[in-house]
Amino acid sequence: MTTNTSKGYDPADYPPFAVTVDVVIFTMVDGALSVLLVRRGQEPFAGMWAIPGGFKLPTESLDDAARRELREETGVDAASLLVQFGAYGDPGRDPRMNVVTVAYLAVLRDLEGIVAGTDAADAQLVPVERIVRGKVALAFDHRRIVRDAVERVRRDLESTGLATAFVGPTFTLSELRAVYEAGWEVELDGANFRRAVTAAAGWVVATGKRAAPGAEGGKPPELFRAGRAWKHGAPIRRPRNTTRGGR
Amino acid sequence: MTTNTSKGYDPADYPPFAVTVDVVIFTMVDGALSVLLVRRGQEPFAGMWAIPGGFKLPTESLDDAARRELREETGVDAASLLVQFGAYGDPGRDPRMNVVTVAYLAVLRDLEGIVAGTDAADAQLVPVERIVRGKVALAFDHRRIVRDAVERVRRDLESTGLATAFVGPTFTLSELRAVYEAGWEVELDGANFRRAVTAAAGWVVATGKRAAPGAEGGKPPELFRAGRAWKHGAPIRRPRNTTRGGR
DNA sequence: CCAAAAGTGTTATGTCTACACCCATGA
DNA sequence: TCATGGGTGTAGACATAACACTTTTGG
Repeated sequence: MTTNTSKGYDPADYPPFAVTVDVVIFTMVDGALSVLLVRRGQEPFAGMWAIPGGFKLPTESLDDAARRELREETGVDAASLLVQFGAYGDPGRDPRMNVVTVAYLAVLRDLEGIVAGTDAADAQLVPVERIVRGKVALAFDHRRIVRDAVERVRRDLESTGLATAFVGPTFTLSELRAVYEAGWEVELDGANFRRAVTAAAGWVVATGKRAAPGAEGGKPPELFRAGRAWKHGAPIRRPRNTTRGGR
Repeated sequence: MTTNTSKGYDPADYPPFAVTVDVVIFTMVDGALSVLLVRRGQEPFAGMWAIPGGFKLPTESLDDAARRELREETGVDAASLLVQFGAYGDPGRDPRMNVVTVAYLAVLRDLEGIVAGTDAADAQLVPVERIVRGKVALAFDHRRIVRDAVERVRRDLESTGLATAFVGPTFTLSELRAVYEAGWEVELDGANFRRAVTAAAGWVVATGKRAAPGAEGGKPPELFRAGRAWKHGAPIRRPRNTTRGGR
C-alpha cells in the first residue's frame, strides 16, 4: 500500500487545469420540462448551443461560481436553488485545453419572460426530450451533462421538495401535480395526489384563497404555498410499472 | 442576459487549478462503518491523517484517476465500486495553491487484512462516527468530505444494492442485515428483512449451501449471493421515526 | 342544462410491522 | 436440555389505487 498521497507541491509537479462551472437551468414550458440554452459566442463550438457556464475564480467557492453564473444569465440570485450533481473531466472534452467542469442544476419559473427579452438567436428554452434524443446538438459534452441533470431532477422530485420550485409562490395542486407528471412522464390521480401532498405535514399550506377557473370552467381551485419542510422527505412516491408517455 | 459563456481561450485569461481525486474507502469493522485513512508524508498537513487522493492526469478521466488511486492504495482494481459524489473547491482549502478535488467513495471488504500488512503508523481504519464527531483530525476539508460520503452511503443503501459490496461473494442474511443496521443505526426485524430482500426479484440468490453456526450455536444460516439486479431499486426501505442508537 | 375541473368518500388490495412459534445447532 | 440464532406463519395497522360521487364554475 502506498502510504503517502503523492501530493507534490512544486508547481512543476502537477498538471494545470481550467475549472469551469456549468449550470443546467430547468423550467416548465407548456407542460414540458425544458432547459435554458445559450448560443456560444467564442471558439471552440462558436455558434453552437450550450448550457451556461464560466470559469471558477480562485477567490470564490464552486457554489459561489455557480450562483454568479446563474445571476449573470438570468438575473436570478438564489443560492438555495442550486444543486451540484457532477464533475466532468474526460480528456479532450475541451479541444483546446484541460478543463474540468463542475455541473449544477437550478429550477426556475417565469423564465419564458426573461428569454423573450433576449435576441431569440442567443437564448432559448428547449424541452429536455429534444436534447436527450439528440435533436439539438450541444457543445462539449453538454448533452451528457443535461442527461445526468434530468436524472437527478427526476430523483429529487421524489426525495425533496424540488417540485415547488417549478411553480409560483402560490399554486394550485393541479399545477404541482403537472410538475410531477411532466418530470416522471406519468399520470397521477388528482384525488390521491391531493391526499398524499396535504397529508405530509408541512409540505404545502392552504392560503385560504382560490384561483380563477380556467376558460372552460370548473370549480375554482384552492391556492397553496410551500411549507417549511422543503427538503425533508418525499411528498409522493414515483409510480413504477408505468408505460412511458401516459396510459 | 449574457449570451456568451465568456470562455476566453488565451491561457492568460483563465486561472489555473490543480485537480485532484480523493477516495473515501468504506468497510465494515466489527459492525462499525469505517473509513481508510492514510498518513500524509508531505506538506501541507504532513503527518496528519487524510483520505487517499492524488492529482488527476490530463490523459485520464476522473473515473480513471479515482480507479488508479484506489488501486494504488489498496491493490483493488474495480471501477464498478467507485461512485462520484461531490466536488470541493473552496478558496484556501489547500493552503499552498488552488486545488479543486473531485470526491469518490468506494466500498470494500477484507480491508483489515490489507491494512494489517502495512505499518500501523501509515494506514488505519477508523469508524466514521469518530471522524464525524471530530475525534480524529483530518487534513484539508477531508472531514467534510467524509461526512458527505457517509450521507451518500446511507442514501445509496436505500436506493441501490450497495450493501452487498460490504459482504463477501456469498453471505448470510444476518451479515447483510448488519450492514443496513450499522449504516442506518437502526435495528431491523430479521423475519421481515428476509422477506423484503428475498421478495425483490434478482436481489439475492440462494446458493443452497449453509454457513456454520456461530460459537454459541444456532441453526446454520443459508448462504446467498448478490443477484444481477445490483442497482435497480431498493431491497428494503429505511425506517423513519427511529431513535438513533437503537431502540 | 352540460361539460369541465376541483375536491370528498369509499372500498378493495397490497405492504409493513410486530411477534408467536418452530428448527437446527453448540455446549 | 437449554440457550442461541435461523427461519416461517399470521393478524392487525397502515398505505395505495381505483373510481363513484358531489361541488362550483363557464358557456
